[in-house]
Order: sequence, then structure tokens, then C-alpha cells
Amino acid sequence: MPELPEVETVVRGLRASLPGRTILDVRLGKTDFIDDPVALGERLPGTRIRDVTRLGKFISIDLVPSGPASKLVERFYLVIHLGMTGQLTTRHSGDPVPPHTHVFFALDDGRELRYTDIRRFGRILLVPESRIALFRDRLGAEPLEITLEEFFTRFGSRRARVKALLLDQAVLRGVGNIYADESLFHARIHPARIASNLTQTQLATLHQSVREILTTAIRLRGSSISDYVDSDGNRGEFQLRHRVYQREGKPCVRCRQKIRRVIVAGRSSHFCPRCQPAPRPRKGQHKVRKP
DNA sequence: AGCTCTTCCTGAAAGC
DNA sequence: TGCTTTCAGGAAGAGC
Repeated sequence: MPELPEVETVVRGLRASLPGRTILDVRLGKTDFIDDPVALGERLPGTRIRDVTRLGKFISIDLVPSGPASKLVERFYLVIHLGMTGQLTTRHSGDPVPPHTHVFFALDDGRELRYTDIRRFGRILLVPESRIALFRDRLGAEPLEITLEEFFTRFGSRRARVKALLLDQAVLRGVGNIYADESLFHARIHPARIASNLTQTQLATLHQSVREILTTAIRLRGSSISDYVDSDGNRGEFQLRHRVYQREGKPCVRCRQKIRRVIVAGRSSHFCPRCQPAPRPRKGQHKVRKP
């Protein structure tokens, strides 16, 4: 499923060939995952693609209206979330169309930008220039940019489980289930630990682990489990480096203990019970709250 | 505040 | 074999 490294890989691919292109036409299949399909069909034709960027797990395509009235028309962004099975690819318009392809953007160079999504958990929306800052601010910090100090603030003060916070897009934008589990293993922190109970050293380690895991995953062009492919339809390779994710019952690469899977924050969470010690079981309120 | 449950959807895998 | 059931999961919303 696409998380930050996968989305970053797609964005890099699109950024290499889309800027400068004009969208000539929009064709739509199923539209239940599109905020305003009518607006999509009416406003995109004739716009020029200025840039493609990433906001957490969102792909943002910066569009400039063209034509005589373009100076009067507000710029806007085509914002796409790939959900679990979304694929955004560029193809020549005559290329075979895979099943579940629901959006086609015809470009002025004979290619099409296509959106394919088996489960349609993705989203497509248009965000006007005037609201893009608000959209961005509702998301949390970029995991590759957040400072240690801000990381302390966002995690150290929270009594939620650390895994839940890693997955919370309003805390960190872009980390999903795979990279949360891999980062926690790397940092040797159990997913069910309460964030505010972690030491400064543990939080600092986690901050660095998230960065390292994501950076390595981007270098390997993401993890292809499920349906993920990049903008050219190629798979990533980071799934070959997974240490815990989907390795339940297999030996830990560090200590050979069997990897376990539990549900934390409603998600499958994979961890090594020896390397990532469980939080102390707390039934009665033995613990004294910090003043 | 933070947790659990539900909803969306399809295909793979498990169950019978 | 073939049909039916279960499950997975990102995000949002409800309810506790």
C-alpha cells in the first residue's frame, strides 16, 4: 500500500515528465472516490501542469489555467491520495487499459495520465490556491523534515500508543503501517508503548529510525506488496528489506526470536518480543502519575 | 484525550 | 471442485 516512500517515488517519476504538459481532456469511469467529478471534467481541460509535489501521502499536481482569461482564474491543485490500491501512471493513449482504471487525463504529447484503483479507497479532489495552505496545515509534520525538538513535542506529550501516533497523519504525514512497524523495530520500541512514557533517548532513536527507514525505502523505490507500482508501472524493492512487516512467525533478524503480530491502533502490528519489550502490564493504578 | 467499532471496496485465502 | 465466508486496510466518523 502506498505510503510516503511509494508516493515520493511516484511523484519523482511524474515530476520528470509532466511539468509543462497541458491537459487536453478528462475521461471518467466510476467517480465515487472523486470529490467533485463535474468540476474535474470542466476545469481541467486546457490547464497546464506546473509542478508535481508530495504532501504526506498526497500527490499534488499544480495546475495553471491557460487561455485569454487565465490571469483572472485562480490556480488550483489536483490532489490525489492513492488509498490502498491506487496507481497513477503515464501511458501512451493507445496502451492497453488495465481493469479498474477510472480516470484518464489526456495530455498534449500523446500520453495519458491514468488513475487505476481496485478498491477505490483513494481520493481525488481539487484544492484552490487559496485553500492549499489550510489543507497542508491540517496535516502533521513531514517525517523527513521534522526536527528532534518538534518530534519531542509531538510525541513526548501524548499518552497514546506510539504506533497510533506514528499512523496519525495529523502528527506525522506519510507514515503508514509498514514504515511504522519497521521504524519501531529499528528503534527497538514496542508498538503499544505509551509515547509519553518513552525516554528522551528512545524518542530520539525513533526520530532517527523513521528518517533512516523512509530514506532507505525511497532509495529502493518503495515496497511493492499488494498493488503498488510507480508512475511507469514498475515495482519497488523495499519489501525485500522488511524486518518485521508481514513476517509473523519468522525469526527476528537480530535475535532469531519469532516475530509476533498483535492489533494495535486497529492495525496489524509486527514486532520482535525480545528486541521490543512490551510495556509493563498495568491493571490497577499502581503507577503514580507525574505531577 | 484516546480507544473501539463501523463504513467504504475488491480479491485472495480460508472454510466447508 | 466449487461455493461461501472472512479478512486486509487508510481514513473518517460515531459513540464511549
